[in-house]
Amino acid sequence: MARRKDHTPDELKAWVIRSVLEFLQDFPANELSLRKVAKRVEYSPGTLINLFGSYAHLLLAVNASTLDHISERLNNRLSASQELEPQQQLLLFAQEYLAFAKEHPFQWRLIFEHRLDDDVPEWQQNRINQLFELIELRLITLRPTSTSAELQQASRTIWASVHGICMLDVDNKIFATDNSSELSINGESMIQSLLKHYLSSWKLSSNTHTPSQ
Amino acid sequence: MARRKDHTPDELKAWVIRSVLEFLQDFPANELSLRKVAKRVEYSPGTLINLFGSYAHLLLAVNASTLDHISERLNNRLSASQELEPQQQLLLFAQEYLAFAKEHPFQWRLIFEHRLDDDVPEWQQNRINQLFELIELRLITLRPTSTSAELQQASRTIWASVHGICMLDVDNKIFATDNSSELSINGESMIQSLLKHYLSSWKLSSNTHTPSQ
DNA sequence: CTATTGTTTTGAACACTGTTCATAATAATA
DNA sequence: TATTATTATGAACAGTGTTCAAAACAATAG
Repeated sequence: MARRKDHTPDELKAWVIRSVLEFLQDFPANELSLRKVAKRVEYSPGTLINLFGSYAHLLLAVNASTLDHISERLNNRLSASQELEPQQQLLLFAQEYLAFAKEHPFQWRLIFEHRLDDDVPEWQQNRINQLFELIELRLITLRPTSTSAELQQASRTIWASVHGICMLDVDNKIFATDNSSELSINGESMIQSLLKHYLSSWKLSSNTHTPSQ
Repeated sequence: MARRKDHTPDELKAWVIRSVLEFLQDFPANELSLRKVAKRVEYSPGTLINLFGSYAHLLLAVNASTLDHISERLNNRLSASQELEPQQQLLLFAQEYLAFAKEHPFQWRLIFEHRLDDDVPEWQQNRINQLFELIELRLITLRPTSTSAELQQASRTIWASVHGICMLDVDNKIFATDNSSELSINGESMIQSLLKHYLSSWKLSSNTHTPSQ
């Protein structure tokens, strides 16, 4: 059977990804399957494998789309607040990331739960590196004397920490959040705490020695 | 068939868990299956389901065992260095956690990748709460005036951040670690950076207002 | 010591999974 | 219109977790 006239290959790819993202809005990824995706878009499982190579690569394409959405939101948030001070921008940056994670928890989780056997493709690596650059750009105005290695060190540390906080907040089941009483410690306040204390010390510290080794 | 005389139910449970942990020493959890476990311990799949309830609960029992191992290592590390200052102890604490994650990456990952549909059992929650208490105990000597809410806030923030750093270090594929050149930013240095800057600011900050809300 | 009761283990069966591939159906070209 | 490419399909395959009637053993009663 040749191409059904309703979709070109690229249209079908986009339509598949959109369908999966819609599913992940309500259900976790482990409840999805290649055959369910095929049913949703009314194509056969084999067709989707021809398109993406495998189910794993289909999910990878979904993750790429998610990363694009995240990147778009972060850029919009930042460009809409360029008059603010750098530490305020970094706070908005992290808060926007957390907001996306909480609005689309299953999409967000899939990015980190789904690993391929082979290495991550470079086009995906580039998407992630772009996010780091946005952080380093604010860090360098926060402390202009810092070296490139120090900027990388700080941006990675901050981002890994923010990411960990988001994980804790998205599934408040792993760690104990509401164990006893009082005010629940939400991700928002943890991000505030992290950036406030880390940055206030980092921007003042002199670079007497290289961070690692 | 009644009980084969080689193992009692509890012995079999322990033997199964040990076998899975051995597997996870070399291979990721997604390459394991109930049937493979059954083959390894030379029992039938149905027997293991009778024992644990389901394959998901079997993996949960494995995670409980892993958490015990982590807890044991952390307690040993801390009790062997009670003469040190609290921030030094927190550093050792985080470093030991990272060390375990890097020595047993597949065991460590399984704890957070494997989620049940229903809530986390309280006996697992208790294990995690114990780890938090160890942190809060050091934080309170670091800043005796801090309230219970502040301690919880700080311990959660620190631990979530440390956890995020470990994730980044265990699979250096997700984020870009060795993207360009120079000294690679390892988890050890990130943990040092995090604790140094966060704690140096936190222990000085006065509690003028409650952390959240 | 045999017969009965109770418990533990099993393997076949079920509904599912991702993947392969010969075949069939359509589109583009000669 | 006939031929060549391309594209979609569904059956088949090996794998998955789970169920459950039947079988095999242990413990007890007569």
